[in-house]
Amino acid sequence: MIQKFLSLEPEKQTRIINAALAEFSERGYKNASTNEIVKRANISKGLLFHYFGSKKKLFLFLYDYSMNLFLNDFYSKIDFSETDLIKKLRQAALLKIELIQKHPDLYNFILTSMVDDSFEIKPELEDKFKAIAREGYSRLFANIDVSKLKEGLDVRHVTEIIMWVGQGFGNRVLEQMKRDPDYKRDLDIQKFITEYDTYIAILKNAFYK
Amino acid sequence: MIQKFLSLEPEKQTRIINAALAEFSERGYKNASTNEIVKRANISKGLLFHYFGSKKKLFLFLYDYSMNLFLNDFYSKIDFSETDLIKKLRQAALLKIELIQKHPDLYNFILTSMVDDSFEIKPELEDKFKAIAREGYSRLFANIDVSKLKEGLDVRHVTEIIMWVGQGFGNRVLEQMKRDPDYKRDLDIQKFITEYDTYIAILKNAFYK
Amino acid sequence: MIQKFLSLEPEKQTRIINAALAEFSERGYKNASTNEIVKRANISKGLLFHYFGSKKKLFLFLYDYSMNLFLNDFYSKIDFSETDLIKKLRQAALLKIELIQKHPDLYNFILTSMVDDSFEIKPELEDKFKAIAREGYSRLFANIDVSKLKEGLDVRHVTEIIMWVGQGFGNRVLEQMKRDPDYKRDLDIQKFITEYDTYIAILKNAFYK
Amino acid sequence: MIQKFLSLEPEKQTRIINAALAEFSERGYKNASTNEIVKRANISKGLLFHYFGSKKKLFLFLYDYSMNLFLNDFYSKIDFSETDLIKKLRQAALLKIELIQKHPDLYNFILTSMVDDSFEIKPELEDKFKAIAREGYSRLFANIDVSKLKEGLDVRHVTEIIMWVGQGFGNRVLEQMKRDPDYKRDLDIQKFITEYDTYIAILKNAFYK
DNA sequence: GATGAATGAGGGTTCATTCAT
DNA sequence: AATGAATGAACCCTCATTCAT
Repeated sequence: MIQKFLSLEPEKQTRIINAALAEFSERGYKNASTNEIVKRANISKGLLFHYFGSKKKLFLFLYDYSMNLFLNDFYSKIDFSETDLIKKLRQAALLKIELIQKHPDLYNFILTSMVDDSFEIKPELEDKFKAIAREGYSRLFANIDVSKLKEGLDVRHVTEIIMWVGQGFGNRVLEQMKRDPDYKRDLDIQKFITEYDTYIAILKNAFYK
Repeated sequence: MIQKFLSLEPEKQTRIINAALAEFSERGYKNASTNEIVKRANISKGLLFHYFGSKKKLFLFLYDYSMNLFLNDFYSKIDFSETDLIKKLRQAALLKIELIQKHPDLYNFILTSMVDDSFEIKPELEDKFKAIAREGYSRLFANIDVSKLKEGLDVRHVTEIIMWVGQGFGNRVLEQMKRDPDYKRDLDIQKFITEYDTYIAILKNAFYK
Repeated sequence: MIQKFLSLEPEKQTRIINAALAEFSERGYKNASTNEIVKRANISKGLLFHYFGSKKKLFLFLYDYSMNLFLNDFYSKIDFSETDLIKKLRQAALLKIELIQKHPDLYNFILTSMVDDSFEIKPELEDKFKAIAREGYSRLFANIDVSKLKEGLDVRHVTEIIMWVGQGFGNRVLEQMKRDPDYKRDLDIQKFITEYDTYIAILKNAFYK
Repeated sequence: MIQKFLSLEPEKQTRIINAALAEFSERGYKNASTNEIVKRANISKGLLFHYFGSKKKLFLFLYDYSMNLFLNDFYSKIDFSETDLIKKLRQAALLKIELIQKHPDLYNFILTSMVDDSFEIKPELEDKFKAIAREGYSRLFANIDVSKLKEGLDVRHVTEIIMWVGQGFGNRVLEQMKRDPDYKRDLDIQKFITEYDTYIAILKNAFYK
């Protein structure tokens, strides 16, 4: 069924995908309206179901699509040769931000889908992305130069800590954006990076020889 | 209107609150069905609206109720006299876990409500809890013994990092629980604390003199 | 059941009657809320049904009550000895207006009840008031001095015409009041009578010798 | 939205219109049930709202529809060239009766809607029909031959009186019909006209030279 | 392939009425 | 007598999904 969709003229595919992505991320799974999607995509009601079968399957397709696109973009741009752990994590964090800015609807959709409990992602899909992530991680951290870390530090623990700090900092920024629309508009990416680097510096000091 | 509810026999109150809490946290605001709530609570449809007026007001009441209960419990048990930053944060983290285990539905509900975009919590309520949290924080960190930190470390940054690590660790555990119900059942709180303490030890080493 | 109501302290009776009268005339039968009535009357929900059994029976009681009161007032004040047809009809029309001004809620209620099709007045009640009206009419027109009419005029026809003109004029005024609240406030009863008398003069000229 | 409805097969349109017209006029706006309407029209619940959006819009559409149909029919059949006031009013009255007999549900609906306080017709619609009526009236009475009236009679007053008599007579007949279904079935239109003409004769005698 | 009219289960909400106290 | 908590049928409306064209 989705084969049919994929052999559509690309412009129409894009129109439909963007319409659905936007609607789902703006209103959540349950609240999103297939009526609204077809209106945004300028196609008929029947066609949507002709291609995707159900709202749920459409959502699942979008999840697959978004994750693939996001992860591919990510792993094609990351510099696997970097051996410094902190530099690599910093690079990953900044790349993530770059991708969010490049595909905001797509990212919002992924966020929404992780959060919407009205809905369970198909295990197969989850497994697929778990596998991609696992494989990506191992490649990412394969060639880390452990000798830079202070004695006795486990690299896994250190990695987790740095990532959690990155996430915590990111969430704080996102919350500020949510609360204060002005903040979002004026968000100076450079200022953001500078602040992030403060934390990085602290961690470097703490964990590096 | 809610006064009527509050002067009900406690058992019935509990039944209704639990039913609603469970339904909302399982299915999200929009998806939650008042039909299902009354069925779970074993009361008539009309009664729910007799007490709460609308689904929205019910949700708002639950939010208020849950937050109050959770925060009160938290702040009544925390040891404000502790001056060691890491000990205090560890204590807070463990207390939080204890509370989650004690009121799991309540915690799930709060999580859901923070995430559910189909619904905007009344700003007044949010402000109220923001105020409680802010005041709690300042009391919590009022008497920290800064002299234990290595020179040049900003206490705010250090606090944030430790909290983010706690959150990151907590999320990892919650995800495991979500993915694997067995894990949840067998969750050995002591094992959990031990693992958490590994991270705490690393951070202590990193930040303390 | 209504016996119980009638042996209530008069003040409470009045409170209930007025509350119900007002609610029904303001919002129509279906739209009227028993909740609102008990609130206005400051009695409990159960009591209303204790006395009247159902919303419908309450309405029926009010119909009976209002009609009785209105007709009694009317027939007690009309001058049956007047023999001039036009004077008698003019007197009746003005008396009606006086009563409307005296018991506006009551009159509104009667109007509402004649118009509300969501509801059928019990035939017994209708018959009762038909009988009263018929008997009143025959007394009213018993001693008319027919000799004043031009030759060949049937008194019944003339009476009907004059009454219809009165009604038509009245309706026109009511419509203006409905459309323009200012008109209602500024309504000068004397001006109203003067205009009415214009029509009366025309009819007198037309029908009297 | 209503465009969709208007491009439906006429038979279905009629079925829906008649069902709604009947339900509204039988039970009033508030009491009328959309459930009942769809049952009568033999369509699904959703379809009604697909076409009309809401009960209120459906009602408004019917009001517009009925008024247009009624007024168009009326003004297309009336003989504007008639210069005799009484003949013209008689013609109008009989035409009105003819139309009521032709579209009874439609007429009942209009009556109901004028009377139903649970609902305020959109001012725009009211204005529209006021304008039509006003323009119709002025055309209707433009070429009246005033010279036939007795000296000193104001044509406006005379017109009003004749119309009010027509209305009064009409109401009396309608009431008889309501009270006694047999009367309605046996209603001999010719007998009716004859009786009406009695009043017309009296008025002619009274007002014409 | 493409359309959009048509469906009907389910949603939140109201309210006259009942009944234990 | 008096209360008001409790009921549940009926209300209007939404929306994913189907299907004849």
